[in-house]
Amino acid sequence: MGLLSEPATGYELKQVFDQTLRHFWRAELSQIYPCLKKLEARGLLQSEHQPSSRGPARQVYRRTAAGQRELEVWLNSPPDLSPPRLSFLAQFLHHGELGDLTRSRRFVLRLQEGFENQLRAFEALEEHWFGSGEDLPDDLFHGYLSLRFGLLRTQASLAWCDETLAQLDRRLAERGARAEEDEK
Amino acid sequence: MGLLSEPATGYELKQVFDQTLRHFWRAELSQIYPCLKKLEARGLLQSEHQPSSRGPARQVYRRTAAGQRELEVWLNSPPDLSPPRLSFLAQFLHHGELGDLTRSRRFVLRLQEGFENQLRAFEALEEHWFGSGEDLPDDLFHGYLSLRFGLLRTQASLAWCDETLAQLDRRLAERGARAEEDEK
DNA sequence: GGATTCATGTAATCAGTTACATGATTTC
DNA sequence: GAAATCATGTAACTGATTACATGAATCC
Repeated sequence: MGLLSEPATGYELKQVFDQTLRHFWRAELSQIYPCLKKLEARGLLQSEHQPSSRGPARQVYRRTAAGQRELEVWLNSPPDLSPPRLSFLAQFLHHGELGDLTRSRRFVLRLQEGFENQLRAFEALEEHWFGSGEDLPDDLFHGYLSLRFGLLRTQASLAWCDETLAQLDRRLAERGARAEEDEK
Repeated sequence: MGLLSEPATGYELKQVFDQTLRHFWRAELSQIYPCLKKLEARGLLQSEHQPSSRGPARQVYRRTAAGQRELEVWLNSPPDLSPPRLSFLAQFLHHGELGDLTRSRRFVLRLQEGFENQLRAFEALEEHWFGSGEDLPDDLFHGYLSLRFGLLRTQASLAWCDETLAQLDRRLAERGARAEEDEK
């Protein structure tokens, strides 16, 4: 609903998800199309069949007055902060079972790589949409701040990787030292 | 599977979720029980019916050798970094539609409150399980680092709240100033 | 002629939540 | 006697993913 500030087709919404929201929301076409129909059936959206000059006909959706009201109700509702499941953290948590810290080390290196890619993607988005971040027009203001959220969190994740690698290396060094002593 | 390093009942697993994993994974009993049965049907777990001295009989599950192997395969599989959906960010992103920054401000204050509660919960857990964080026994090491992850991310979220409130206030001040000028 | 993009959808399946249902034991 | 805790589950529903299916227009 939020994305339909301008009328759009399901296909176009998908592109918005892929190009600008992918750091905190993704959606497949197979979810978008049925969802749009459902919202139309509830009277929150209204669609129009438009034959297109190039390519197949497009189904263009726009909000109804009722849809606008529902959206505003949602925007004013309290935020849900229940933490999402992080499977990689669950994996890491049980890495103790493997009894081999070098595995954990490799795992964290992969995480680090992933977070660095995310960070670069954020920076590219920031560059593309917002430049320096100063004097933003109203319609970009919230988008910029949402991006900042992702950026700060990813930086924190990278800081964790550094901290964790340091701790792992310290443990591994202690092990190594103890093993050498045992040999004597 | 990961939680069954020691044999346990579904009820006990639920308590682990609630008491120590709630910052990145939650599960309801109505999910846990069928899941345990499914894993047993797949031969990854094995259960034993134990009449209990106090209260109803308990169904105690333990990993089988096959279950142990599957677990290790999962632990060694690459991390999934696809970002989870954050509904509160989606809300904030579209707050521009409301045309009233004081609403956004109130929203961010609520977020801040929520994150502060999270932070306090983390600190309580840290205190309870790990004390200073120095010289941890092997079985607490990964748990401690997982907690650190949540802590660092929540701190980053709070930093975002501060930054965002400052930006909102700056905008609101500019608006106010401009409105006053218009009055003259 | 072949690949890519535009454009729409359905079906099967999986994961997870909410609500419902039961009942013993312990604590106050 | 009432409330809380221990203990197990089922049913209905919702949300989301994967795979399947179709077909025109454009670009190389």
